[in-house]
Amino acid sequence: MVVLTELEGAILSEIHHRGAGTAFKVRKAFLSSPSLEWSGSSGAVYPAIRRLTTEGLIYAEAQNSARKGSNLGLTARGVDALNGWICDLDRASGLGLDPFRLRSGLWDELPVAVRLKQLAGLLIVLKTDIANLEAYGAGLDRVEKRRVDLSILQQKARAGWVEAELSRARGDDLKIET
Amino acid sequence: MVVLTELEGAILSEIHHRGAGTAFKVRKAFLSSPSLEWSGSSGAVYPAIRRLTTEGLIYAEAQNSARKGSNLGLTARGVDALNGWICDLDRASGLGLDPFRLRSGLWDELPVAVRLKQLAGLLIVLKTDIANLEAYGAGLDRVEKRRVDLSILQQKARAGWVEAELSRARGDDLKIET
DNA sequence: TTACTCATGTAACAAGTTACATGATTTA
DNA sequence: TAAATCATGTAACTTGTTACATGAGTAA
Repeated sequence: MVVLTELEGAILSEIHHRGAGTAFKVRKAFLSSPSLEWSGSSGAVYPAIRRLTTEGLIYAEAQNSARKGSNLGLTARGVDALNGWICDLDRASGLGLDPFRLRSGLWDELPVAVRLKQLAGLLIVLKTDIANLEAYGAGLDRVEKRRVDLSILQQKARAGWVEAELSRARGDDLKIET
Repeated sequence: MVVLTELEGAILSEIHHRGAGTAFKVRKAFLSSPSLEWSGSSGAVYPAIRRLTTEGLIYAEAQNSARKGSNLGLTARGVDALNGWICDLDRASGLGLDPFRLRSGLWDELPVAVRLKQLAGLLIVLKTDIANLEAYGAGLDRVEKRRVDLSILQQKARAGWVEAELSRARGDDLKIET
């Protein structure tokens, strides 16, 4: 069975489930989506698509329209590989690289005044991000909508955590002042 | 100001906040922690520490004990860089690369029977993971404890989401059968 | 003395990033 | 016709991974 990287899985699903017909459209999806964490750089996408084509997971047929750019699609093997990737339980349940979690234990070590400022700033950024995600959510296809909804859920969970930390930190602050 | 990668920030915080005295101990922390998502490979850690030392963020003094291995510590510049990294709001609030979110929109596209099986399996894996994290949580220092607590929170949020999806999928299943 | 842990490192490889180059087609 | 968009790609670089090599100290 072919094992796909996260980027390769994302590319296959963009083609298969979200109708990206060309490498360029895959790139555009990455560039514009707040939930897809790749830069959409041509230096990543084109080599990956070439790789997938060489392995027989993607086929490319010339386009008949004026616009050049080959129409991409998944072969039967490609669909199998994609399904295997989608249903990989261990990968799916992995925590991933989370910059928030990585720092969460460290904010506690900051002096109370700095900590309060940091957490307050964080809360603002998170709430702005939630608002942006909610605005972006309108008029998306199911696949991306689902991902954005989860992103919102995640940011709200973080915001709740920060609020709890903030009231704790304010408690610490009082203890020091008195 | 020096800008640190996520790995470099994690290395500096292991040395400064969690008392990792040698590169080896930093590696061990990565190898054993379920919340630090690096392999702890020597091929990543040693070059990174050399980089940080060259930039004057880490100092290394020879150890006087029998055990060889230099004692690592942060210079004043190192502490500054670490604090800058910890307080980087944009980085902290970023969603990161989340394999669960990436797939969340795709499970919906699976045939109902497969979807039910997938989600049920996912729930089991998540609950096992939560149990493991809770067991691991005992007897940790504050920094790592905090990160593990957030991991548990995250996995519980996912489990809740999966349960909601499961009941929705079971509804779809009934509609098809009847 | 055998095996384990401490300790450091390199080499080959994989896969992403930015920056640059190129050229066709479409729209203002 | 100028600017924007569609479209594809390469080159230099960064940084991570696995696998391997080496050697010292410690415990069975």
